[in-house]
Amino acid sequence: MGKEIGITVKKSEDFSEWYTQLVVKAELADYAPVKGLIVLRPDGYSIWESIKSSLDEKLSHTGHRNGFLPVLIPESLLGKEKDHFTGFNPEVFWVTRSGDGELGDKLALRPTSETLAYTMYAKWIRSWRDLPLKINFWNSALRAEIKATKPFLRTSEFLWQEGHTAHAERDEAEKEVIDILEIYKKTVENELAIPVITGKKSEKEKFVGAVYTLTMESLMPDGKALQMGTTHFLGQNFSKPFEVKYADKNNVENFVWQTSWGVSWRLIGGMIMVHGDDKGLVLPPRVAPIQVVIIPIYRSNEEKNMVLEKSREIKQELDNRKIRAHLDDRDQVTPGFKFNDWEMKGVPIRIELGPKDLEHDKVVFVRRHNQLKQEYPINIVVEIIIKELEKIHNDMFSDAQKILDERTVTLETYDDFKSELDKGMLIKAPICDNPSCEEKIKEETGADIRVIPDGCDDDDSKCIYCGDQSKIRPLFARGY
RNA sequence: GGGAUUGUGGUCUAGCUUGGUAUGAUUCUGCGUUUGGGUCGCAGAGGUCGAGUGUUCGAAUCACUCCAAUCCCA
Repeated sequence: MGKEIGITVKKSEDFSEWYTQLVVKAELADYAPVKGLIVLRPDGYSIWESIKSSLDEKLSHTGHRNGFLPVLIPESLLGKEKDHFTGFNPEVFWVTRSGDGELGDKLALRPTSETLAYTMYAKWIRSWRDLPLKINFWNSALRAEIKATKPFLRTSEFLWQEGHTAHAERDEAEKEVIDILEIYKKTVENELAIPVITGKKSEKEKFVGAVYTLTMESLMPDGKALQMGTTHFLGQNFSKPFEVKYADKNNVENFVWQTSWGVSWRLIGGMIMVHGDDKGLVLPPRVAPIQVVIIPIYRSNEEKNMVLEKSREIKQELDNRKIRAHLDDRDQVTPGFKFNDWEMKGVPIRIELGPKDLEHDKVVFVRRHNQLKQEYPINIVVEIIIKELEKIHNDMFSDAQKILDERTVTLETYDDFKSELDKGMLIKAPICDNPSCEEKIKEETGADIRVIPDGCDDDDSKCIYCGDQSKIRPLFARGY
């Protein structure tokens, strides 16, 4: 009976199917009529808006401003930086017609906006006084994903922000990619309660066209790593072909030093996977569209009036304290239905209020993340809620941190590497500086270097693959 | 990139082998009943059977092409 309304598979048994069901049944997103595209529904969009406003606030403190770029990029521009073009070309959507006519220069639906942004930057930057130029763009990007699409993780169009900065000094640009990565880390930890590991990408995995890429990675419950955000030090790789130049104080022309960086709605996918359970979503309180749901319980009309009146009072008080509260006064479904419904949607706190509670001036208080059920006096419930929302966030984060720590192993042999990998572990293992070792490992196991954390130099060990003297001890995993 | 599976009212589904005008549940609307972990009754609404082409007197059913989705492996 009614089982098919909820999630029909267990997270531990069929992770992939579980994930897809959560996204659709909790009404975060739904499939669009075109392959690889999804529609973001209000609850999903609300979470994205929370992430956006948190990031916007931090970026405004660091002097970044928002702008907007068009979605079409002429082929001639996209091709100006060769590696960049070669890297992206296989997944670019092209516009070749307008109405009945063929277009002369075909147009790309932006897979990323470096080429377009820097064409504009070349016009806007003349003097050292114009630097640094730090603009962030909230938009969508399109990359043709033919196979293995998955909502939020791999779709042909995705929401993201891309920051593009230009600096007079190399050092300043290199500091920028570190600072932004720290802002990303704070956002993911403080809003989504997901612990991340930061560091560098390997040569093989860096952004095409960058000098190097910094990344933050998180481990998902199925043992795959999810790249949660990246910042790229572009050096002068783009400023030269795009002629982004400025006159310094001595009136000498120089190419600018550039960075670009982005996070996408993948963060939402990560949040679903890390925190969700067999009953549905579990939303971190700070991004939950509804933080508290009030379920009134009654039999007679008289009880209904009393319970609803008190419920509205509590709701009003929560509104006044800027807590996102919802009173579920639907009459056509029972409380039991509502419990299941809101649990599937991941609302962090549920308050039950019925005649028995009114009699004793109490409410029943249930936390979504650990199912803990308690009673509290009505007159202090708002204070409790405010405290608990904080605590729930911290609990969710430390639970996730604990799991990440437990599932990180350090080891020395390739056999161990393979067996631990199959257990879904994140592996710290030594490797030499021959790029073919990483290639081979990827070919044979599906895992690659996810992140090279600061201070992981290690020239005392043997490369896990070839046995030569190691150089570093980075983190390996299979990736999304 | 390779493989497997699937598509029938909003949702889940029977029917397909053996071609004859689509079954049940749920949802939705109305009325009543009920409400502390997925209430119940009565009445009503809702389907170009993913799309196209072919075979046929006749196609959800057979054949081919396309579209979309899911899972597994690289």
